[in-house]
Amino acid sequence: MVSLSEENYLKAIYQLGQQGSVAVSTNAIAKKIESKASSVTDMIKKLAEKKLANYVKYKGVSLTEKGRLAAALVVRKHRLWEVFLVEKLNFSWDEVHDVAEQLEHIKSLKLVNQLDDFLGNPTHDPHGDPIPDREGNYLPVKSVSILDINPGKAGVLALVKNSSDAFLKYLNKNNLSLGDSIKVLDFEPFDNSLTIETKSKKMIISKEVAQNLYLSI
Amino acid sequence: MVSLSEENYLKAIYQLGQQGSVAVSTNAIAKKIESKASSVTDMIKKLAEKKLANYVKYKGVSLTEKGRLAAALVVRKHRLWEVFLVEKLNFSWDEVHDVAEQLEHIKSLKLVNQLDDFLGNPTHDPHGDPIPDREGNYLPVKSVSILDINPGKAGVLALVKNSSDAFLKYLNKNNLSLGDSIKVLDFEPFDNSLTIETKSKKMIISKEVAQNLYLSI
DNA sequence: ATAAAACTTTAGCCTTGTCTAAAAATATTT
DNA sequence: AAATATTTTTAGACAAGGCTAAAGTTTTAT
Repeated sequence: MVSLSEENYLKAIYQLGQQGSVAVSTNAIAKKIESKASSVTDMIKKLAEKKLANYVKYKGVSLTEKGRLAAALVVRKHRLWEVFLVEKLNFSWDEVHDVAEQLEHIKSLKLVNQLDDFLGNPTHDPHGDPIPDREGNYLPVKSVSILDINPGKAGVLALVKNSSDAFLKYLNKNNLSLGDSIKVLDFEPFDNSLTIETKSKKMIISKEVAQNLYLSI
Repeated sequence: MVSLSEENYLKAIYQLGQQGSVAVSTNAIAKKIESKASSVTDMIKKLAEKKLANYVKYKGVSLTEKGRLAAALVVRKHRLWEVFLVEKLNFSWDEVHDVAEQLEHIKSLKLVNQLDDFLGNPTHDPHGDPIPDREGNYLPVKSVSILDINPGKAGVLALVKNSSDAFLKYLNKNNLSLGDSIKVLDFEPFDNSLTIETKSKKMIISKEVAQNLYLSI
């Protein structure tokens, strides 16, 4: 049985090392989970004892296959619930995160899989992140950072890397949603800002914003 | 902020004293929640400190208005989730309890109320129990125990008092569902058993079964 | 009206998960 | 290659919630 707290650590390790396959540092986990390094050390020892993680003192932690699967299930649940909240309960994409953070810990395989079917087996959540299947696998997202697109070219907004309230509200304010076509008009080397054209207007986006936008082309 | 554990105690007190208005004994709570009397004493002290309960040493505990509302919200969530599981995710009524027991603790008023709307504002859960509204109120169920029905009379199965797996599986096996018409044919004083006629057959039900069946007439 | 039984509370201990402060190990500079 | 800085671990404390055993209170039976 894996506890709520253990699930949160598994998810953090999974997301910091690409799907848990790369060793992750104690401090990185502490930062992600908003806890202290000493708490992280305690917990990863416990995960290692349970054969959910590989841990070498001072050298970081990675997930075992068992741990990777458990983490993928948590991510799967989180993203399916986000789809449910947006599609069925009329939440907007900036309201779903905190609730999904709770719902991801509900334990019932039947629930997850029935929910998946009920939603029509979606492949991506409302922020464009891929939803792992029952085996914990998903196709890699093949979108590219808007910073890597040559001026003059266009693409479709496929993924926002940052799901914070503040960022999503910024996108709402500027009438930008997943699936929108975006054309890159100009790149300004001085501050790495971009001039883009959206469905509603031309606008300048800062480096901080651009870093979080990924397009499929 | 009320914790998961506190919510479970509030719910128990709410359900043991009719909607929390009657004082409930320590032992009754311990039995209901499957814990020890000493743990209950600790917790009701805490609830009293938080102004969620009225507690007099050795005299039992009842809910304050604040506590009653908090408890009604937990019950509301539990029953709405049960409807969701049965109506939308194809769970059968004997599979919903454990999952609803987890889902009832998810904190988001928006979630509960949107779910309520999504389900079409149901008034009863899959076992016939009433669903409290946003203010924590519900109409009293006006069904009567099948033991109080005179032989020869019929009614519609409106409520099953026991939601245990074993009992619901018994009903499934005998093809009995909420909404079914049931006619009482005979009462046997020796063991308080009943002969009834259902949509599929005549059968004898024991006192233990009869005590849990309520009909609307 | 007591004695016995049943119930409730208290005291002290345990586990989980978190924290701070100090010690140990590793990385980075000079 | 030493000295310094950073990161990680250890040691010890704490809060929440639960338990057992013992003591105190109320109820029931004689």
